[in-house]
Amino acid sequence: MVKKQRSLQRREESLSRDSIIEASVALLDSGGEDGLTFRALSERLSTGPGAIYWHIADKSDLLTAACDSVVARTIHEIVETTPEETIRAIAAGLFDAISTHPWIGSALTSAPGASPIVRIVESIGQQICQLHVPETHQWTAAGALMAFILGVSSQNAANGQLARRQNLDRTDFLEALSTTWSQLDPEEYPFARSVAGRIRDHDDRADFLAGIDLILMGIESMRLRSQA
Amino acid sequence: MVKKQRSLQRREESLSRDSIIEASVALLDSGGEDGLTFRALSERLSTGPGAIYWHIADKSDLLTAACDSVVARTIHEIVETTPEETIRAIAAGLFDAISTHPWIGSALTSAPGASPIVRIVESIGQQICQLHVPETHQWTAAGALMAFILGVSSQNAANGQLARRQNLDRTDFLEALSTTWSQLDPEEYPFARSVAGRIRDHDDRADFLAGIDLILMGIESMRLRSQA
DNA sequence: ACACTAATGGAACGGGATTCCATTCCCAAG
DNA sequence: CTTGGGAATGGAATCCCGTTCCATTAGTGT
Repeated sequence: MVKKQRSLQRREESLSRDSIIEASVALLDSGGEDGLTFRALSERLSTGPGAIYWHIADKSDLLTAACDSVVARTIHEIVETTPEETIRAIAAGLFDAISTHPWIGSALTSAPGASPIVRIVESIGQQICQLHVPETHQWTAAGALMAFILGVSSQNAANGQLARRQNLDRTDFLEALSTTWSQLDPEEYPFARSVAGRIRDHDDRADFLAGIDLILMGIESMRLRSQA
Repeated sequence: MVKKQRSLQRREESLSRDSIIEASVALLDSGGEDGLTFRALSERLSTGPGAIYWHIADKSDLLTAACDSVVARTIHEIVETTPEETIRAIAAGLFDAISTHPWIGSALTSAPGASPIVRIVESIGQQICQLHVPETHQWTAAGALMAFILGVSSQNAANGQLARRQNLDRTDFLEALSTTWSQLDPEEYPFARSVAGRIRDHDDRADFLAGIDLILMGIESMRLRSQA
């Protein structure tokens, strides 16, 4: 089943792992997670499902690979400046990538420790090092940042998909959510009611970056504390 | 399709939404996300799939309901002390609940704005209020905490499931991950290599709670800053 | 030219969610 | 006590998915 190394292409327009992944990303982007099926894929590549299995282990392999190709591209585009700024750029880049390709969110959570995750840990970790976080706390800091970035971005992407399923745009969706929350039982849900209004016209991306700053502040005070 | 209100039970051992949800939770707990199928469910309830659809809209409805029942129970068990301590308790409670019922993680991300999420936002938000966070920042703080809690817990649960699929216990799994990371290219992945050792015997739960403290510290400095 | 293997592609299988519908059950009106 | 009708049931049937199987093809070293 493992593909042997081969220096020469066999047919001109042959199937290849890369071309399959490229087509998968296109299908995922246009049709969401359900858009990627081996039937749709084989039709798009004008071949049969069997041929695809020669190059790919199974669907989860395919999903991880598609994910990795997008994550790699995203991280590669980051330009490095100060550590804090670079972390913000990584965060924003991933947030935007997951907004554009909502399927990445769920793909990442079902591929722990795999290639895309390592890329992300690495790019964040390098900045953490430059922030002079003591070695014993580096993993905590990097892990917290990564979890937060993936958690919020995925949640945000899921929101967008839910809205799309109901044929609403973002504004209408938030409007509906805000209305629902404001009609909750005041006894049981005072907080949800009180923030309902703010939900309506908040900016997810800005909130997300505010959260990143919150964590960066926390890392800073942790660093100061451990130096003392 | 909507079930009309009925004050009287029709048959003694009849199907009910609650009994279906209870059975679903049992199936999910014993067999993971794939354990819940309408076939298995109808067999366990000794009925047909059609009967279930009378009480439940579709599978996502079922999953959200199962999720809600566990989340509600978890949050109900929290005993309120100081705001910080209560937030830690909520966080730990959800972390543990998601560890025990790994399927909750993915169920939550695919049900944004729905009942279980509202419960969580509410319980966290009430504590945020008591921390005297200015109203304009309450949503940022509560949202960041929730995203972090769900993000890390889900990731952790996903790790556990991956390990289980490979028939490894947690230690062996971390061992394998650590080894893989330590063999990465030193040029490209210096950070992942350097933390590989620490991964081996780290405590996910402790790291998680450390991350919560990180965010709480951040919230504190935000509060101080906005007061000045 | 031959044989051998990498690669292909389409048919078939098992199992999932969901729908459909004939049937059963219970209450309430006559 | 009968009976009409809606609530509820359960099993068969549908449609689509991932995956496997296998006969066939296309290049390549001999």
